[in-house]
Amino acid sequence: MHTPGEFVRGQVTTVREKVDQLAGTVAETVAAERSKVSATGTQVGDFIREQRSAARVSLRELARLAGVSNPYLSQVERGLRKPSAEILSAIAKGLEISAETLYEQAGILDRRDGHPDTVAAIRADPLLSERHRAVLLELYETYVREHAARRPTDQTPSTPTEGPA
Amino acid sequence: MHTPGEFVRGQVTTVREKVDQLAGTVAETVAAERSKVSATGTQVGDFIREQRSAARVSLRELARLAGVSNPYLSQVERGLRKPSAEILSAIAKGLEISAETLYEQAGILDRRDGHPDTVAAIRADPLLSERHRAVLLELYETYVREHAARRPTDQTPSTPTEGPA
DNA sequence: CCGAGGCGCTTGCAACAGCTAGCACCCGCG
DNA sequence: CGCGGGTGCTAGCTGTTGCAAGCGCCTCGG
Repeated sequence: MHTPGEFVRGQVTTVREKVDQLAGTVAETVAAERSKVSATGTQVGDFIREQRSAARVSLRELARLAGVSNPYLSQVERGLRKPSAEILSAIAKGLEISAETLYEQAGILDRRDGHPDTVAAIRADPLLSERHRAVLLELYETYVREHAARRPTDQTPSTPTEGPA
Repeated sequence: MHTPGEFVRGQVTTVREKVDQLAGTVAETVAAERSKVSATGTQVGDFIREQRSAARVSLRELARLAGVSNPYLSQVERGLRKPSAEILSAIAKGLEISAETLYEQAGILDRRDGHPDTVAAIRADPLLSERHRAVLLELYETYVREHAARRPTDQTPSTPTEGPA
């Protein structure tokens, strides 16, 4: 719906904006929750494009893989369109990533860990032996610590906790 | 931090003290909640309605809690409309169930599609430097290949995806 | 007896998701 | 130079989402 948080992020600049009139107090709080949620997912398109170029796949190719049209995928990547969950799922399949990852990026799934889900992904990966899993986790932790030490001002990117209203 | 159950209960009980204790089917409905029927073909609407009546919340009340209109929720529950992920998420919040559960019911989240998002997670992880990212990906690929070689019964997964060459 | 107010549902409408067709730009090849 | 083919983006359309009004039903309370 017309969440106020969307234009707060300002990236989209759609031609029209609309002021919501909320009746009930309960509805207000809920709407606030929702706006926060959708604000988190401002950059799904960026994430998709990132993943796509990282995988060296052309826009048209991914569109075909995901079963969507190329123009639409283009618009999705640039944030002009807000893809439905189905489309998101299809895109995730095309990118060979889990739908959950995309949903988290889209802000419609709360992150279950403070950690980026790399750890969860490694833990859940059935293609790894226990030993290898352990090695990867260990290595990952080391890298993260190193990175954090290098940039102590870095904050966790999830839950920006912005309060527009 | 997340809205606890007392919120909904409070709302419900304050508005509706006169909610008569119906004949003891309550325990059964609660049990139904726990069972969480795993039929994938189940309509989301049915599931939502199930959960709603189990929580003894009226359609309008849930609509208010979820921040959607009551007619729309009605149509969703009867399967006439296919709610978007945002709405689904909002409804899940209103029902105090996890969004994942609803997504599964909606068929837009495959039951734990395991491995593929490890690569994406590593690629997307903001806590890694590019070099470390490359190392992890390389190592992961190696491990996966090794694992696959050890178990030839496994049908070839989509390992050759990224090919950082 | 009848208005107030709860319930769920049906009806029309605004907005948007997503597609098909076509554009502009860049390459390699004859 | 011209042409086929690659990239991504713009324009116009259709179907659906999601909402505001309004209906019929039932229960209170005056």
